[in-house]
Amino acid sequence: MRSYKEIRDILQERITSQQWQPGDLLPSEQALSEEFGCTRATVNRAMRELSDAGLVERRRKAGTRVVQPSSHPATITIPIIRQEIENKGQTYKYLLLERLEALPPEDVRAQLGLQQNEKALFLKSLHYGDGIPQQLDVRWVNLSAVPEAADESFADTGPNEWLLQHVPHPNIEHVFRADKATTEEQRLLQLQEGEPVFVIERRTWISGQGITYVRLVHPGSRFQMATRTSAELIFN
Amino acid sequence: MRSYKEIRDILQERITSQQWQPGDLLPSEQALSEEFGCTRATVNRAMRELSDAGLVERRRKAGTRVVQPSSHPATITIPIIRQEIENKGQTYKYLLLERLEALPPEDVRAQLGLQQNEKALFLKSLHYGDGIPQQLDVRWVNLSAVPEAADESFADTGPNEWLLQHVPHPNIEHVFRADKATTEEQRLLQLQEGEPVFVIERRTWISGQGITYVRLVHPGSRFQMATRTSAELIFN
DNA sequence: AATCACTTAATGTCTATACATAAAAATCAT
DNA sequence: ATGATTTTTATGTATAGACATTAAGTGATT
Repeated sequence: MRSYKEIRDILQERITSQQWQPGDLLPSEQALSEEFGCTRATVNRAMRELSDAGLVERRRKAGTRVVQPSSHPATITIPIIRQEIENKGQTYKYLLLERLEALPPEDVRAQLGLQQNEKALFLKSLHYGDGIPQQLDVRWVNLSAVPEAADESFADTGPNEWLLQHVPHPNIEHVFRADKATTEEQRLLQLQEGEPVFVIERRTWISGQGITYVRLVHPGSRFQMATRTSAELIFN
Repeated sequence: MRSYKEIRDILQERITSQQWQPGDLLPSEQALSEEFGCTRATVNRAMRELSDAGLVERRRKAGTRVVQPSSHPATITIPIIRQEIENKGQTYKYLLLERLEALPPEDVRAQLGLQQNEKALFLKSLHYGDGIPQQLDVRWVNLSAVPEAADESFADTGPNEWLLQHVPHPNIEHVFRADKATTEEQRLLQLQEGEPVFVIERRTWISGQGITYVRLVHPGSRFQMATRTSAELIFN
């Protein structure tokens, strides 16, 4: 008598060992429940997890097939810069450069869903690790969505951390890009002429209402993002 | 009588609407099963999915709590360049630049787990969209892990696509970086002096044995990667 | 050959119930 | 008080059985 985890791992092993190849049909839940001496519900759970993990595809009546691996889905965790810096054992320093309420440029206005002539909060800040600038945070915050932000100085707490604690971010969109540093970025991040920067743009919103639009700029020479997917580690 | 999906969505709504805030304890499965008029198994499934999605944390006896959002986990799909180009409606062209068996540099040798003096397959190729170079693919392939690769010319099929179809890749590691283009990359990708490039490094292996080590180089001006996480769309 | 309706097989979901397991909370002995 | 032990409780997993849903397959009909 086997648990759903054992069954799931056995099936996974048969797939990664190519005993069952991409496109192959797996035995039905019925058949497997007989093989493993358990009920169909147990096999169902095992196969559902394999399906969640993207190893197989299931369709009623058609059965369960090994997926043809095509792309490389990966989960990345966009770091919170303070944690990132402290994890490296460096001293973290935060500096607010600018804080003002102003009319955002047209594209930002559209993304935040603001009225014509509606002001938003503009914040520019720098994050240092061991005294070296690691991230420039340039952002617009929708004050209709987060009115409390108007009373916050952001002198001590970075806007990212503050917002995470004060507003739910159900919807997030990220764009990653390699850019050439602008003159201002070059100066603030203490970069050489023409050095590349790794840019993360983030847009968050809740039920159609934009919360924030950020541009996180990192020196290309001091930043990288990584992912790791191990089939052996998909499940705990 | 409600389905587990309805229950899951109701609970999710209570979380994102902040009716239940981060750190709050949810009612027990028992209590919820009474509220919704179903069995505990149904509530269990609903809450398990919320937990899988990272909205709540569950611990035996301690109960289920709303997670304190801290980082920004996101799932990205590293595109297969041909699909990416064809999706944009551009004409795809593939060009093999180099193919030879040689001794890899020390760091690659270590990553692939090769013997001293063991040769590996070196491939350099370019991918075009509408005649403009979009990706430079420089890679080492472990011939012990993929002996069939020795007989493949790679004249027509890109190494990425070929490998995906011929070898399982249970373990994948990616690194994303913004770099300054080398002289060769500048020439091959038809870049301006000092233009930034978006680099993806990928390492794949199976049961300790390295399969391939790739460096995918993209013109910063013609490439970006994006993610989108919508709480409303976590479940289908 | 294309289209329709019917059958059927596989997954999807639910109920009712039971026992397992982890860990918080309470109790007891020192 | 403090440490060890027991109790309790919420989640974790499993069973047996039922009905729902989807879509592949089949065969009859145009």
